[in-house]
Amino acid sequence: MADAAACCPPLAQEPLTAAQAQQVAPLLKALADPVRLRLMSLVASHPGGEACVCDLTGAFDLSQPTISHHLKVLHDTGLMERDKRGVWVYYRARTGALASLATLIGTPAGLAANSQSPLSR
Amino acid sequence: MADAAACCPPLAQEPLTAAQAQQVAPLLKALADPVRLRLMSLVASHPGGEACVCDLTGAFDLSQPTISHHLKVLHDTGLMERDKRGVWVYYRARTGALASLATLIGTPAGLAANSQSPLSR
DNA sequence: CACCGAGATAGACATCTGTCAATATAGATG
DNA sequence: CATCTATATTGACAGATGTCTATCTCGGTG
Repeated sequence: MADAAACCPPLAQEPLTAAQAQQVAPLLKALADPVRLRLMSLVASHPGGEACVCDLTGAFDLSQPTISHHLKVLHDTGLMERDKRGVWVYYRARTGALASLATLIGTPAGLAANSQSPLSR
Repeated sequence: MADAAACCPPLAQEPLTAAQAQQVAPLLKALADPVRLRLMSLVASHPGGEACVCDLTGAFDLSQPTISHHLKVLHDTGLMERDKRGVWVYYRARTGALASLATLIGTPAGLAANSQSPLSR
């Protein structure tokens, strides 16, 4: 299951079941931290859509293990892909997962009523 | 500040500043709980876009104070409006805030590059 | 005014989370 | 092989979070 948020209709369309909510909440929880939000943004907005860890640690006033921990959370929840090249590790934002999440949260009521986000698979 | 997420460009467009991330993260944190996600969905999908607390408590296997607590979190973060009518209290989803959040998280890279979600004000 | 019922608040408690220092792992290089 | 450098893992700890029980507030009603 690469894209957990793709399984649910938009919030405002019909009530989420308990099971659906339990599936989606971890994705939101992963984003719901200032450091991880910035990491996600740094990676997603980076040229090529990916960034080396070495480019990320400098942007924060935090220890290297802490950054590594946050990246792990984003990776484990399926919001980022990981790619080791030699000594360096590159992370890439899974834009499909982000798009699904966005659709779930805030489909502008009418738009994309049932289009399952082409990027999600 | 009714709509905290309206202040930031989409994640993938340019890196969030630390201040922006600290402003948006609480909104995501408010949604990042299975119970609150379902509450949001129940209210947002309810006919009229609002629901009485009395309609919500029954959907969960949780105590009334716990539901009240979660609704308070959603209200305090600006994701829901509150309206007391006689003995009953009605909550309404702030769809503008949800739409802004959605735009921030997952604008499909190109779409709505700078349109600040007409619902957000 | 006395009482009832809807919802909020307060306080307690177990669990989860973010952070760090210390250490491990694994490519690259002499 | 010895060593260096980039990341990950481990273990510890303070603070945040979700839940409950008990209690409070405030409309409505007899």
